[in-house]
Amino acid sequence: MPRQDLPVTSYALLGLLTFGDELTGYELKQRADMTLRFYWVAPAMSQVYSELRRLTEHGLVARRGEGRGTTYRITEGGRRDLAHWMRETPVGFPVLKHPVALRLLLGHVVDPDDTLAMLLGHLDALAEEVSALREVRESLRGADQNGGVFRHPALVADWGLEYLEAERSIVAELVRRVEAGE
Amino acid sequence: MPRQDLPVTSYALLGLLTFGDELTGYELKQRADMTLRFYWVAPAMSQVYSELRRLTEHGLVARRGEGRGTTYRITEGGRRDLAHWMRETPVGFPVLKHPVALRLLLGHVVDPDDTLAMLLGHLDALAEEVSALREVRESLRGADQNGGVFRHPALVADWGLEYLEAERSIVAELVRRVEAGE
DNA sequence: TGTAGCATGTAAGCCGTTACATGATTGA
DNA sequence: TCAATCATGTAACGGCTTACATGCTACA
Repeated sequence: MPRQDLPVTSYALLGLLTFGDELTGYELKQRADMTLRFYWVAPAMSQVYSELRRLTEHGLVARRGEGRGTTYRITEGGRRDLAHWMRETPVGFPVLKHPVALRLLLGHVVDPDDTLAMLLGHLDALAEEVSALREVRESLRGADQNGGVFRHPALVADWGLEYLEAERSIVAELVRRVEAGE
Repeated sequence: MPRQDLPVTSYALLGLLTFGDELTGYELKQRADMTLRFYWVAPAMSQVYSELRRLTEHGLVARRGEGRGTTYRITEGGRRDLAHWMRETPVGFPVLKHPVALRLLLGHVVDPDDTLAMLLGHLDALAEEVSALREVRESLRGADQNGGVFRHPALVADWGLEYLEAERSIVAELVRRVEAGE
């Protein structure tokens, strides 16, 4: 039985504590920036701390120490609730907030050149994102074997890389179509 | 000079009023559900009304009528501010909230069968999303020529369809990898 | 010695959702 | 006549961000 219904981000952060170590709030934020941010959110520092407080109050997480250097680890109850949440609650469909697509939709409001410049800028941004994710993926090498702790993070990182490549290819094609339509 | 900095969703709704017609709040919500929802958000009914009120107060939208059947149209100032927003404000990178990827990341917490079932469920959900978007795309046929009003919406719909197909293909591959790893 | 990163929070406020309330119109 | 849909809001609240505050540690 789960104690409480928490927002997904709570479970996401809780989940980042299931990889065998215990972290400070600051380190947890770093881990979120390396993983969650690609397909969930990069919560603000202040939110990481407030979520940790809530998770602690609910007994899903235990704190060790006081003040600077305090670390947090997941409890047995936390592990149980997390597994329950993963198995029993509806998954929901992905939500995409895509400002480039939004502005392309409204392309008739500006010059075609503006739209084109925006799409090209997006291609640059995509390239940067790819190299950031590629670094993350590389950092998992060695622990991504079948039994390895980071097998699933590696699967997700591969997913992300393919996803970004698909986006790049689609946007490149859109550039051609917009150029052709001018 | 733009009057005010508004949230993106405001401009998104404002943008839906640039297609040559004037709409009631209810109709605007329907249009958002058919277009915005695939790559931005489907704002709640109540938000559509409150955004329309705000846009009216800022003079970006003009209301015609009172009470039931009140319609809204974009003003000249609204058109100007929207174009300014599109050209001058930073676009920002897409934000993806992907509960399936999140749960795959934490796959080591549950049975492989649970993960597999989740991925298969996602493939079903994707198929439904594709057919919904395909209908939208079809409804644009005829007005999607180069000069047509719905050329850009059609471009975005095509983007969405390719995007969903890429996702389907990636998830299908993940299913194979998860099966193989059991 | 000064700056960048490490580290931990509080407070205010906006965006957006859910729940609630109300009533007209249409069609089975 | 009943239900579904059309239609328009208000109120409460939660999630999350930004801004602000504070101080330590490492290193150039």
